[in-house]
This record gives sequence, C-alpha cells and structure tokens, in this order.
Amino acid sequence: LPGQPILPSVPFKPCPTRTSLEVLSNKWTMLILRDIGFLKVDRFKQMLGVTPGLTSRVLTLKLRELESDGYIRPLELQSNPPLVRWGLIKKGEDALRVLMSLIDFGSKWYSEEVFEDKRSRSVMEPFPSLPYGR
Amino acid sequence: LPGQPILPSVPFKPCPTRTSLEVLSNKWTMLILRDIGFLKVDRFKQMLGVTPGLTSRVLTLKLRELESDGYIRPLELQSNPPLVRWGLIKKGEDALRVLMSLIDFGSKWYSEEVFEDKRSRSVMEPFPSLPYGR
DNA sequence: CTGCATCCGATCGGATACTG
DNA sequence: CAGTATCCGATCGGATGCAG
Repeated sequence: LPGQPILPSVPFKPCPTRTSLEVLSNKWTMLILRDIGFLKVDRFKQMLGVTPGLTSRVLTLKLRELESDGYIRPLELQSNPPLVRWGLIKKGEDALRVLMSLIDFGSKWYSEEVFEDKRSRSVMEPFPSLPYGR
Repeated sequence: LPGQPILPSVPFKPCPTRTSLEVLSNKWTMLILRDIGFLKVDRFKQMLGVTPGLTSRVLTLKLRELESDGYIRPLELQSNPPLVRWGLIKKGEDALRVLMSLIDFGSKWYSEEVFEDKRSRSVMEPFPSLPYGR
C-alpha cells in the first residue's frame, strides 16, 4: 500500500480503533466472546474448561465488564444451585467480526502453533459454514 | 447466532485468536500500524504527533517488537542526522484487515466519541476507496 | 455451580532527562 | 531527528481459599 495516505472522508475525533481497543484489546475478552459466540460454551465452569489459563477471578471480572458494556447478557435459569447462561447481544455479535479477522490472521501467520499440520490457511477453510464477508 | 456450536472443520491446537492477540492486543500496536499503513506517517516524531499519549519510550519498544516479529521494516535513509522511515511488510499489511474490522466496529458502536455528528456508520463510508471485504 | 475476597509478583507504560 | 536510560506508580492477572 505505498503512496497516498488513506484518510477517512468523514473525520473522526479519536480514531475508532482506540475506542474499540479499550475493551477488546484485553487478553481474555475475545476468547470469552469466542466461547459464547462460536463454541456455544455459555456456562462459567465450561468457559474455564475450554480456555486454558483463565481463572475464575479474571473470568468474573471480564464477564462483569462485558455485561456492563453491553456485549453480553446473563440468563439466570435457577438460583439454587445457581445456573447461569451467558448470551451475546447485538454489540457482542458484531464483535465476532473482529474475532473472525483475528482468527483469519492467526490462521495465516501462526499456523505452526495453531494447526497440527502446520499449514497456513484462510478462515473460510476452518469455518466453511460461517457467513463471512459483507 | 443461537443453536449449534460453530466449530472449525480443521482442528487447531490453541485458538489462533490467542496467538494473534499476543502481539496485536497491545494498547499501541494497532495504532502504530495505522500510522504507517493508513496515515502514511512513517517517521518517529510524526508518529508521536498523530498518536496522542504515545511516548517515545513506548514507541521505541513497540517498533522493535513489530520489527522482530516481522510486521514492519526500517529504511535507514541517512544517519547524521538520522532519518528513518518505517514500512509495512506482508504480515503488517495483513494485520490491516484486523485494524479495519476494529475501525468498523468502533465506527458503529462508539460513534458518540468518534464522530462529530455522533452518527453511527460502517467503514465503507469513512473509507470508500478501500478494498475491503474478500 | 457461580462466583467473590485477599494477596502479591510481574508487567505495562507514563514522566522526565539525556545522547549521537 | 531518532531514539535510550532511569525511575516508579498503576494495573493486570495468577494463586489460593471461601461463600451462597
């Protein structure tokens, strides 16, 4: 992409990248959205199970943050013993597009760590069923 | 997206999201790639100028990291006084897709902070000239 | 099961001053 | 101009244990 600056035709005050990153750049946030949105793992303990390294303290903090920022919503199913499912709301679903671009990027550039056959590929291959693109 | 889990047809060991985030989730990294890739601001001092809050110490650290991870490349033009331009290489250009998705997301969900007219919009509007999508 | 409380080391990154 | 060096407070997040 050499040459002219690529400038927005509509000027923004702070770059929207900055605002988006404030919430999405967290170490665990995207993985939690992945659990709920893609893996359909929407229960506290299950999330801990499928996300190695994540601890209950951090998961709690991030769920609260995602909730208060309007990404997810809790469904309290029963309270004794507690049974909660977490669901994406609109903003959270939109964030999955960012997630897809991360998966795409990672699949291409970190295939050695990611795939067992170490072959680089595009997301369309791992997720052929997904409505991707616009 | 209710219903079935959306699973990859090709299993990955760690989720590629995780590997991508290790480098891209940094507070400043994406903004530096934006400076070079979109704004065509490729000089040290200029980057500090267009990226409020960024300090020279952190910029140095991140440039070194992006360089050793294969996102950018320095062009030493002269050494006294020093004159350096930073350019994206392939991996860095690919990372712009992630950046676009962040801009897209931010333009939609943080329009109050981002646009002066506070109207939400898609990236296609601010960047009509960009080859976006696949 | 779904969390919360406490503790604490590691890291991040802002402020400031300095160098070739 | 393009960085380095030093300092240090704030935050992040891992470990562990406990609660409803």
